[in-house]
Amino acid sequence: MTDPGGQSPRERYRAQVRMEIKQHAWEQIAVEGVSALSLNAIAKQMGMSGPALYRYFAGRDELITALIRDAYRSLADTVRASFDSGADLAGLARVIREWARSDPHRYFLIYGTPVPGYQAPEDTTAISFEVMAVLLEACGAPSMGEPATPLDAHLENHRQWVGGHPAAAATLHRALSFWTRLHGVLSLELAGHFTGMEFDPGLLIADELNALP
Amino acid sequence: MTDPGGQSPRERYRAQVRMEIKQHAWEQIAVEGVSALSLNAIAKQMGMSGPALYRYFAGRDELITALIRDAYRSLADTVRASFDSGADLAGLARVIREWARSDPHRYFLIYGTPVPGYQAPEDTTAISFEVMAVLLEACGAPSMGEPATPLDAHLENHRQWVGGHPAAAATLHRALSFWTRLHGVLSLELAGHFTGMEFDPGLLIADELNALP
DNA sequence: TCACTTTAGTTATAGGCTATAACGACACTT
DNA sequence: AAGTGTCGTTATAGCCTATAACTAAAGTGA
Repeated sequence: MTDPGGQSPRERYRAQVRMEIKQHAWEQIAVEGVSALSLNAIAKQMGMSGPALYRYFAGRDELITALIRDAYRSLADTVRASFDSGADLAGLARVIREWARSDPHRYFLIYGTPVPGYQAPEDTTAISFEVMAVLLEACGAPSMGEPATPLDAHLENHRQWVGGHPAAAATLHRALSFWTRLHGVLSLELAGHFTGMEFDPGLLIADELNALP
Repeated sequence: MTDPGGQSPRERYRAQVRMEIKQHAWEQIAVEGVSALSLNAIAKQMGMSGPALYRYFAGRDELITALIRDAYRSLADTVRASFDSGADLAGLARVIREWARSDPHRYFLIYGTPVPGYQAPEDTTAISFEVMAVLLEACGAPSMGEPATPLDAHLENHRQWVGGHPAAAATLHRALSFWTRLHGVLSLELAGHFTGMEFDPGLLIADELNALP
């Protein structure tokens, strides 16, 4: 161990190449989607031949997993930064929507069709909880009271929810509604299910969030 | 033209084999998802060798397109039948959710991550309008009045919306909210994004639809 | 009935992909 | 300077989609 910080020149180079591979992967995904992601094509773009990439990623699945992790990380950081800058729920929705529209395939990598065999690793679920934690903070109960619906009563029993995050049932409910309503409109918008019916999804989102419980 | 009805024994056989191919395709999709769908594997299962399938489908894409069409058809029929049997919005939501949960990959084939190059053919969009038409009927304005939000005002200008379906802005708004809220919860549920946080998505859907505009 | 045409299947082949194995060449260590 | 580990290579196996060329059978019409 010449390097106590875990940053030997070798490791530095390794990390650099991994980054570069992911870079090309993202470009490929942005154009053709994740299903068309090809290790071979990436290798060719980088001027090296096929199997070399297996020194850096155990296989296609591991590369995709890394991309998913980065996507989660990017979303969590974006949401956190926006909230810390004083954004309210409407502001968060706007930021998330822009994040998604700037690279729809990245959004679908997280919230799109799940891969059958795929099991999300521990840390990515942890990152997704980061997002939820921000939502819970942003949903800090403005309308507190006793459980109004069966769901509220149900949620009272699940307060340990987000990694022990203590939140009132009403706050949980509010955060859930925010998340699912935004995703409902956004995913359909990104998938092109609104094309033909000419209306502005942004207005629908605004209404949906205005009517939050 | 020996057969005026377009049902020569040859065509009958053709249709039969096409059905059988799609049958195997569905089984394969239900297990491994659409990304793992393999013409070769289907051919092997049917006891014939690879390229034979190209007599029946021009390629993988055309097969998938046919599957998407059938999925839309199934959803539209299910929704229509349920509504005609007297179901209200809550009932429709229940039926749609059951339809989706009975075969999640079929749901994602319609509402999941879009294939980059894929352009939905005319008739599938027509079928999706069938679904929307039922929703509009089911949303028949219980709370009528003048436009309350910018979206309502916006929708007033787009009444020609669903193939000339004349609907009040409030009805459109209601149908949109129903659709996007249901999809928001349902797609996240099917994708497994609620696992870990133990709560019943059905209760959330109920609340979301109770609070419809 | 017999030739003609259409169709359904076959095998062969090209070219793509993931992934592993075996091997050469360099760099880093001691 | 010798040893060791790492990065890259080529070769190969085994999938896949898709096309081409061919065979056999079924339908078609005089």
